[in-house]
Amino acid sequence: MSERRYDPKQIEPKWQQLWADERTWEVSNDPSADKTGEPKSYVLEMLPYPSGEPHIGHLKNYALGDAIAHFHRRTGREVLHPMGYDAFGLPAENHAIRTGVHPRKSTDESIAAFQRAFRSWGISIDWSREIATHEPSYYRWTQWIFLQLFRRGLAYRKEAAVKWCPNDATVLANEQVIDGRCERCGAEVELRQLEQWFFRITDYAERLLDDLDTISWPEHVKSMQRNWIGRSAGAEVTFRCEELEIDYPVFTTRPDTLFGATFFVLAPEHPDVFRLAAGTDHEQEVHEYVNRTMSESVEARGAAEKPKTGVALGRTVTNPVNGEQLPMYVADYVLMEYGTGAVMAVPAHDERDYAFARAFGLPVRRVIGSEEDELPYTGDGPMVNSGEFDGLHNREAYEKIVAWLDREGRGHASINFRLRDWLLSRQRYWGCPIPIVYCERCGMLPVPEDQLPVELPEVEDYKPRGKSPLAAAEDWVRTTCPECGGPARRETDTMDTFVDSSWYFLRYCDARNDEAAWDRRALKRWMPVNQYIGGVEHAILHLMYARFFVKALSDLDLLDVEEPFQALFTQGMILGPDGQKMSKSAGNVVSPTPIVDRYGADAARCYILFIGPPDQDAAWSESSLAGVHKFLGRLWRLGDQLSAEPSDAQAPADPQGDSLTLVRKAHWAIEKVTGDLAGRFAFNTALAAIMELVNEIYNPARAPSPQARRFAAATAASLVFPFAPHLGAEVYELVTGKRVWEERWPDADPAMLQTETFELVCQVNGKVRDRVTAPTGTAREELEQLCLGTRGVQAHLDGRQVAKVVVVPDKLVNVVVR
RNA sequence: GCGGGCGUGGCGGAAUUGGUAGACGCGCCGGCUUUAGGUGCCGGUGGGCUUACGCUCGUGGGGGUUCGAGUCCCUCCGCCCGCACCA
Repeated sequence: MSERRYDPKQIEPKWQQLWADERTWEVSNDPSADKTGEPKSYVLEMLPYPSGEPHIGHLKNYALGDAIAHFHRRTGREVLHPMGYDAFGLPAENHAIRTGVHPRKSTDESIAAFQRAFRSWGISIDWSREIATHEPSYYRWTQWIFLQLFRRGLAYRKEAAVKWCPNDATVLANEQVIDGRCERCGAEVELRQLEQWFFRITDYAERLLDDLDTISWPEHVKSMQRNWIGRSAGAEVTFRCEELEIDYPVFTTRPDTLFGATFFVLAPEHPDVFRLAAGTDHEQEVHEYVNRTMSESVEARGAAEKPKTGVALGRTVTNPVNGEQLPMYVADYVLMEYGTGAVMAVPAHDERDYAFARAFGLPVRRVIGSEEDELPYTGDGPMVNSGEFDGLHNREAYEKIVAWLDREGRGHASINFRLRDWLLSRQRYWGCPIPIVYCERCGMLPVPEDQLPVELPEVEDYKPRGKSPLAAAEDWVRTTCPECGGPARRETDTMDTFVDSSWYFLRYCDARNDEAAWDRRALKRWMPVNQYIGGVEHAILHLMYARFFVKALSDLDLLDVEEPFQALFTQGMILGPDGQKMSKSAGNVVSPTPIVDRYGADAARCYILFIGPPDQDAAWSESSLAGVHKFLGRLWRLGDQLSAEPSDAQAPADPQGDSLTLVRKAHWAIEKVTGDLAGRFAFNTALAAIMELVNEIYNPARAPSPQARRFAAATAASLVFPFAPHLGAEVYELVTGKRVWEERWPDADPAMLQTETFELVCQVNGKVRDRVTAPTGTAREELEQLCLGTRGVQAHLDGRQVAKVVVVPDKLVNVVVR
């Protein structure tokens, strides 16, 4: 019972302390610190939102990033690997409303829990750059960036129909509304006409779309972003209401169907609806319809199979191509926020228009021919009922009609985007104040930069009451005009927390700068992020906003990159042991703390990486974790056995027999792990290779020399270090007396990857019939003879005629018989 | 409906370029060590047939290309994710 055992509790705190004391993972902004000539590397995991204790998903995220960071360091790169906290946000504020505890207090407590966890997990963080977005030293610069965008007209205020969450009592960005419900609380979202702050992200739609081609992101994330940006090519065509002398431009992707337009529809929110209906027989009906629509929830209105409703306006517009008078309608299937809020309806060639025409008995006129008679028909074909364009293919007519519209001044080619401007103001307390003041005399003014930060005031009541809780801080709201010195009032809305997280990766580059948001040279050194890692739930919101910020800041000549995240990796979720998403209500939550306590951080980290491809979801399994722990214990015992006389653990000069086999296995593992880390995120197979190496060291059938064993054990420790840093450091030190993180990543010796012999696979008609050992590099003819001579092959030739022999050198021979 | 992805043992998964399907781990079976073991170690483990040598089937179904297909092509089925009245 005296044999010593692998005890992470002994090992892990020791190394954590050493790395903290020596500030091992700090890096300098001075490029001359780069000694190897390798390019820098910026490895970043999405910053956590500090709420309660870290969960198992955090462990996965940071274990992944840490493995990459360590690998990059060991291959000679200077690696920036920082950490911070996305500290503003609704959960802390809602908690404050419930309990009266200041959100700063609960947030800071959670941050402390995250700090303890990161340290106990042994994540290699440059702590000198730690930030939290709720600290004035950070949000001062969030406000500064807001002002830069404001000056350029990229932040603006306007009244619009906006999404309002009645539960959180705040407006939401379009991106925060999921299926008509609030992303945070699930309440049905309402539309309200309010004046709000926006960022002009739509100015960047084209670039946000095009530049997706320049970055290494998962295809599904790019596709989600493309979808969200929603670019459509078409034409803008002007229809005129002669009675009121108003022009109504519409956007259409099918100008070729213009002759088929039989009516015209406005969105209920269209500002002209009441004016058009005024004085007609339909006035009353229109008012009722619009009011009813507006009171409907966003979800109900957007329901997929909803029957078409609408009301005639009693007016007409003129079709520019043929002068026909088209009746005008108001209908809720037309959306104010897309295009111009008005559409020309071509029921013969559009499913929605067709449904509406059927419901209202409107004419349907085919203008594109097709083989079947069925309408609506949305495909291509020859033009009919289209005057001078009859007979042309519709694609050709498309161009000709657009050209005609252009000449006549009735329209032009146009591109439309689904993307809306980013609504950034929130009527909530726990966020970054918007640095704007309103003066009765001078109007809306930015807070002068030397007065930043505008600090968040203390309030007694966090509860939102339809306006920001900040409005209650009267002393804070009342201020003086920076222009005239007269009385002025502060903006009381705060910013969406996505603003805070849209630039934090820039701040890490120069986190302690008190003079500026950053020194441009620091950004030049570190940006862009080489590898970004996080959950796919941020595929649209955060990742789109951050891209927009970087592009806007680049246009303001404040930085030198066009894209923040060169490569992105989206990790899968860890599911509960039942294969379901972890949740308190399901009672299947696995907390990392007791796991780390029982098995150690190294085992927990390795298990999460070993469980399967990291981009896939995986169910938690404690017995598999125990298996990984056993593997680490075996490796540790090797170190323990070999620790009597630590030495260089050089590979033996000329190994033979079992020693050669083991040394080769070590080189094979180096090659495998290096490839898995460098070329792809194949941590599971990398760990499997290290397990194979350790199994080979223990193989009872072989007797390698002590030197070969020592070399193999040191190699295993070196390779396992990115995944299990404490154990890797411990075993490497036991065997060699050296610090593994100061050692260059091992190189596989190509000579050792070759073997003198190989197992020749002998096939007949593609089926394996025998195997035989042959010297590597044997000539094709000899291999053929060797194969034909085997018993298994002979048995299956059975006198039949050999039609062909396929030889793959050093691999297999396939004999084709008839 | 549109877009992205997936389907391999009892389970998680491996097979990177078309070349030995099932690496590695869990679980299970057997053995050794131990006073004892929820420990450690060793061996076995896709299905069927066979005393054995072996044979045969096998990567969601069907078809195709190829000397050879988990991998490529066509088609069908099932599942997951995102968007969805976007004119």
